[in-house]
Amino acid sequence: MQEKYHPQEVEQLAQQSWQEKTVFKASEQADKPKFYCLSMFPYPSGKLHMGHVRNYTIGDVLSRYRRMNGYNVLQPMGWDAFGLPAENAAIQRGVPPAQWTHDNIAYMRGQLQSLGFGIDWSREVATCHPDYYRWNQWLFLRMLEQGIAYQKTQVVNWDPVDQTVLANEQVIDGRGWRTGAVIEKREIPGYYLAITRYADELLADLEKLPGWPERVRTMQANWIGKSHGVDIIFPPDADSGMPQALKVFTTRADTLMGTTYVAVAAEHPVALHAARTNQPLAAFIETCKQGATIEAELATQEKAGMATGLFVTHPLTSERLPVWVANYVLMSYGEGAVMAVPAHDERDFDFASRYGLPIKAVIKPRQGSLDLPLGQAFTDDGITIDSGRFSGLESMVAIDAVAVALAEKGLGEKRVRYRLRDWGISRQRYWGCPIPLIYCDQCGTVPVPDDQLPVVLPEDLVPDGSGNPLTKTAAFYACNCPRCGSPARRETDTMDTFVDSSWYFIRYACPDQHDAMVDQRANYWLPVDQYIGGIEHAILHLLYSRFWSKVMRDSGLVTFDEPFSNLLTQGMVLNEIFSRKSESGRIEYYAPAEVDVIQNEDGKAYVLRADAEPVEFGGVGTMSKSKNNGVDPQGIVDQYGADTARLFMMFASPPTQTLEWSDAGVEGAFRFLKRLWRQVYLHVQSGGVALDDALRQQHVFSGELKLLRCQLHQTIVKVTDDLERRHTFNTAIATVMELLNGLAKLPGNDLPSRQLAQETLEAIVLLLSPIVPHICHTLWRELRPGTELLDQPWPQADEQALVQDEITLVVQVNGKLRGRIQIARDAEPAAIEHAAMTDEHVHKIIAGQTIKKIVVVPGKLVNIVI
RNA sequence: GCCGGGAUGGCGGAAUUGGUAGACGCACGGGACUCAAAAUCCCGCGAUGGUGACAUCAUGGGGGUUCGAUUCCCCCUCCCGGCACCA
Repeated sequence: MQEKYHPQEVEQLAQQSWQEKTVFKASEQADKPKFYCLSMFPYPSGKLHMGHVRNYTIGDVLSRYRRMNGYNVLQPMGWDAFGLPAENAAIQRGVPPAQWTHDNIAYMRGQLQSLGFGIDWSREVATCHPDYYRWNQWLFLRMLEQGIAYQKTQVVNWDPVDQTVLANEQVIDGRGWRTGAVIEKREIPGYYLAITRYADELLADLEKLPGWPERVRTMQANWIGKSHGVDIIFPPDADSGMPQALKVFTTRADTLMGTTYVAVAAEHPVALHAARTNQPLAAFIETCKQGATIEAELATQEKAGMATGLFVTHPLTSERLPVWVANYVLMSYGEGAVMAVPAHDERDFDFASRYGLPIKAVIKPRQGSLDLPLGQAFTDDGITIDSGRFSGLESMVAIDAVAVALAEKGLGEKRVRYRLRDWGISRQRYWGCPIPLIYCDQCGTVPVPDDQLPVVLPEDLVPDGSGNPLTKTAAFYACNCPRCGSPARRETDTMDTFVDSSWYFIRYACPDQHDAMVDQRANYWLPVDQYIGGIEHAILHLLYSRFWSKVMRDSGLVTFDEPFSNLLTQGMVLNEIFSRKSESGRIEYYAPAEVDVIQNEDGKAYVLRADAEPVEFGGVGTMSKSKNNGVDPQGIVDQYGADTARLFMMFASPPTQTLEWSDAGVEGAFRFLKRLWRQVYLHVQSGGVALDDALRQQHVFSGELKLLRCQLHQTIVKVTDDLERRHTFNTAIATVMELLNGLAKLPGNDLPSRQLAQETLEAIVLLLSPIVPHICHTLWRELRPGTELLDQPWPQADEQALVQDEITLVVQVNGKLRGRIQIARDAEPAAIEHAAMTDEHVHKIIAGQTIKKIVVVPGKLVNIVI
């Protein structure tokens, strides 16, 4: 055995050994329980960043742990290979997105392999391969047949200069990121998937997911946003020229009598109708069309509106109510119109205050009364007031009473609505999966027949920033109608990349199946036993995947209801963000490693090292390609090895916690591995002890040895719990560090000591092996020549070693720590109290005081209250 | 704005079910080894007061429940994630 730890050598040998034995190639086996451990596949952005290392190390630790516990483990990997960054790279470098993507995949695959993850590479999937995306197309056509896929208009960001649709990310402060032009909202046709058909099941089945974090289930439930309310019809006031009734949805029908106006979205037909004869209103609606489509922006923009001059009548009182256009009303929720009750809704209150609209209070708190006039909206429920025959009712009762009254007049009914909207999947972009449709002048929209799938995306186009190059490529779009044979045009929109990522984990079960989307192997491996990925995917990706799986189930392709049984949401790895606005108005991002901090008269400032010019500090945020703040792990791997990189990442914090990047501590992780190596080296040099189970039981250790052996077996219990239940790898590592520290202090070199050292080192190597597999692979061969670590089971604690005769109890006086007592494990409460009171230090404090109460917590503490 | 989460020494974090606040590690200081440096090993390390034993304070801020609160409840501040075309 070498005296020094050389990670590169150790890692190369270990990886070679695993590869030769194809130990991570998974197959369906009936004799073992299966464990499908899935990490979210990466976007091939160029190189790995620390978030990837964190994600995939967690997955590998759990995979290797399960493997040692006798599971048939599948850990696959693939590439979320379609998307916007490839097009941006293409624009910048003039290289086709396909080439850039394939190069990145090759490089990143090498990086993943060098980190020693136990991945079954034979199942690798890339979503940009026709073998994969043909099944997106195939299932889309099935959804079209079932009416789950359908066409309607969608609102997009339109850059009037580049004449192109922009992603939300490409709109900065309401302007196009390349042109600086003010962005307009534009309505164009697109395809939708009716996820709302599954809203109830998606909500209800969250109950079937106890292995998901509570917060993710809460977020999904809130996103689906099931609410019980009342649809209310406000009949038109014909005299004002109002062309139609307005339907609104409200969860607060108890406030109906406080309605003082009705507000509609700028895109609402009534708004457009009024604008035809109202020039200022038309202009206002035009300004509403500017700015981004992002909900966050709509919700924070200053409230603005304009009266249409039209009126509706109150459905119960027949009072005339003005109809306003308001920018805070969303066309995408409900009917695009709301009844405004300024007294009891914050947004309505702000709006009414700004435009001098009446505020009428109709709810008071159950205790006390309202201070009128209201300084702010009273949004709680309570008791109705000033509401005619509905006055004096509990909110809940009032809602029912109002609903009944409306129903009698045919002007309303109870209704359940969802916040969830159908999933728009059309993208006016090149680097994505083509939507398999053909437009024919004679036959209309014609699905591409199954035997003509896949519609293959040409891989040699280079986008130039002015829209989707497919629309300019006749070789792609020109075709003949499959029905009538006349010349026709192919759909040039591609699918949202969330489609690609909604079922890749099912394809891993059978990536070599060329005749079907999936086969029976999917029902062997799925559902995923452990899914690991960033918390940023808590809603969209996970909800779309759940929906897509249910559609596949209902199409008879798979048998499971939910795709992911257990979910571990990794915290984000954050890093500083630095940027600078170029002369053209484009924002350039700079890597934090290229930025220096300087002190000037205003305090801290940041400059780019290359040109010493200032850059703007944009706070901290997720490591990403677009913010150019990712940290490549390669530097650490090259200098210290993969095991140090893995150990450091796992030791830095619990996996679910957000982590601000710092490499302080990498050195410490490396130092620990060197100490471990040295301890094994010294032990083996002094003559290792072959330890069989019989020998292990023979020695009755005493004194220090007994304590250390107790610590050893406590460590096994704790590490097992930390890995399996708690997923707190940082505390598992800390506990093993303590054990190694304890072992290092063991002075003797007699046989019992050497035996205990052997037992301890073997256990440490096994316990750490999921986290730092390479060094453990080598150390195991030294400790147990002729055997392989990967054949070893997970260590089991010896119950007898855990038993201690005496325990330490803490003694508090009035909740403050005042002493400690050593006492027999099974001492009676009276004996414990006596020992506590007679403790020298405690006695001094309680002498002469009246004792009010003594609290004894068995095994933990005694609290004397004086 | 709405939904979800977070805040503990100089730093990352620990305290698992309301029971010893600061495990483990980093940084730092001191010492040993060395011609010297690196590496390694040993010791110290929340703040204040005290020679010391020890005492008091301290888990983002304010209040509450409890024998006892980092942990539970209420209010507030700041930070992070998501908000449907970044992935």
